[in-house]
Amino acid sequence: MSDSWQPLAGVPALSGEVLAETLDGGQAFRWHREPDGTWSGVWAHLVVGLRLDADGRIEWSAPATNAIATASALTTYLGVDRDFAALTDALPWRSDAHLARCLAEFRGLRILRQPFGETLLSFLCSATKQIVQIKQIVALLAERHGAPLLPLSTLNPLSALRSPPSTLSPPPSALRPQPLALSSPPSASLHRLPTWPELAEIPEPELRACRLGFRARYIAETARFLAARPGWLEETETLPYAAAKARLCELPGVGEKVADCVLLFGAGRMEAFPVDVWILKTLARRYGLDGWRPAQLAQFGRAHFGPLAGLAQQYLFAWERKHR
DNA sequence: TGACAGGGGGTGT
DNA sequence: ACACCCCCTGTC
Repeated sequence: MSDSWQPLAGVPALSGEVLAETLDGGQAFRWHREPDGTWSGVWAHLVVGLRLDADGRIEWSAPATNAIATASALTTYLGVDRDFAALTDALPWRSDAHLARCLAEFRGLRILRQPFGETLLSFLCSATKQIVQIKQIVALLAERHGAPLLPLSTLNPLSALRSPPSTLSPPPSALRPQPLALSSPPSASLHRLPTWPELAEIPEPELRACRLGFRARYIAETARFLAARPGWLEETETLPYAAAKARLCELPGVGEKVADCVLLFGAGRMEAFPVDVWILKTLARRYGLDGWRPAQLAQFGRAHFGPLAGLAQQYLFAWERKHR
């Protein structure tokens, strides 16, 4: 059983910065950069390593037991079947100088296609939280309440992917028995995120203990809502954008912004145009839309950027974060 | 080193 | 508009 790296055909070359922005720029919260620069990530029941070769092409690795399933799942996850170069070319960059600048700076940026339910869970955790904090919450949820993914075997080929992150983090303090807990101890196994049926069984205080704060109630209530309606989530994923968004907004803790994130990053709906504080700043500063309300900005986004507004949004978002 | 404010990628009332 | 809950971060 060897942990071999394989080229991923079908994705154009990209820079390390753009790969980082794609995996760890606010779409997904379970990617971790190893000291050697490779990325390890978990979604559904899969653990995957990603890195770039000298030409900027993606290479991947996975435990031999999962290799075949991973190859297929990775195609979906990274949208390998979607021609992002053509999609970005269809955006109105010819008449929008700022968009043109964003596209050029983050060439190769992709929208992920994550599992729908996991995306919903992730973004229910996200309200007024920064990426670092969201990643911590999600890690705790998985560690404490998600099914283990891999045997504890020390021969596990991915053990190298999980080496403790570098020396930047201070040693645990005796006064804080649970510092950050971002890196799992060497003997721990990886866990998947709890499913919605599993979440429905978790008492709210235990959710709160995962640093969720007031978001714990949203998750508990959403879990109960979904448990009472089998098939509701799966059906929602198949509905047209507007109908799917309206349904998601019925869930406690899901407003327009979260619904749009779930549809964009968890269902491939490029019409979705999440308006968060970064987009608010960008549209105010670069597009002169100071004082507009989020709902108005979302309307502007769809009108100005068209049916792929969500893709444009991700470029604007990346640019604003970098140049804040 | 260790406290102490400030504010955070929203939602609901 | 403001509370919600709590933790990361910068600062002294």
